[in-house]
Amino acid sequence: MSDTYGIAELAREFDVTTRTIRFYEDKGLLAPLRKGQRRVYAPRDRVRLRLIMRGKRLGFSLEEIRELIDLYDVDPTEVTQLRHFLEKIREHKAVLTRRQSDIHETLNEMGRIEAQCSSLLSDKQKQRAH
Amino acid sequence: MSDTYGIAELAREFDVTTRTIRFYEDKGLLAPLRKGQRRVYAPRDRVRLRLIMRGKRLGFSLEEIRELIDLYDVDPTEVTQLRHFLEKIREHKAVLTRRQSDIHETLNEMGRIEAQCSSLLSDKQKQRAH
DNA sequence: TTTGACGTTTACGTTAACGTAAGATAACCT
DNA sequence: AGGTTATCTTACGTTAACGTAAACGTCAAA
Repeated sequence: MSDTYGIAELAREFDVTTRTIRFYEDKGLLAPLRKGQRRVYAPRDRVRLRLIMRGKRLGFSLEEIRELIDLYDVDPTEVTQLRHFLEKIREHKAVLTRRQSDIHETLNEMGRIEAQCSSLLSDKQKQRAH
Repeated sequence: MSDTYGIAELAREFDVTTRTIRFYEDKGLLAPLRKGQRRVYAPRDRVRLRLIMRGKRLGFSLEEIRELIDLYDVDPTEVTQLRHFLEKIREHKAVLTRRQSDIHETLNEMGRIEAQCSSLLSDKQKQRAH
């Protein structure tokens, strides 16, 4: 009932190895509780792992991902932190926006090429019909 | 007038080192002509380099980028190649579409956090006004 | 003619992100 | 008690994507 997960359980869910999960902890991306020697993961850790995976799909390095994740845990009383934080977030937003237009361009080109190619293919098939 | 570039010229334009450009050649991503021993880059090579950089921003590996670039040079007479090619393109499109929604999600979250954070900051500043 | 500015090959070094293996511990099953 | 299974720590290995350095070639300007 305590709503926790073992390391293998998380590994299965996110399709990574336990080594990977421990590695992320080593790099400061996760900090599960311990029950004796064993790691015990709370829902919060699971959310973090989900964010890590998304960050990886976006092509960020683990270091960058750590930065991103830490943005979710900023102390809202420290003004200096808040400023720094806003700056960071704007940087990341800029990168992502850039990446977004890269994707648009690429998808457009691919669409064109795909159309061109499949029309070529159907031509060939009409020829074979004779 | 021959519309060609030296390696350093390209390196400056794309903000990479010459080592990097030679490395890409080594990996089969570029194949410039030679004038004696010297590499001579044509506009086509420049386009390829641009595609490489975009691929990198999208978080693809050089191997994947090579696959992507090769899609632009497929022989339109080989039916088997065309099929294989269509498959590849659809794979890549799927990945990019996935990535696109990842970016959307992330940008949304960041927008929320940013708003929240900057309203906090302006509160603080009103307080200091007293 | 020598001195740069630019280019070449060859090869060892480095960092990130894990893989893999060894050996110890601890809980659970039979 | 003995065996299986899951977990732990420690540590060396591996791959991608370059960095860095040595040692050499070449061509035009001073």
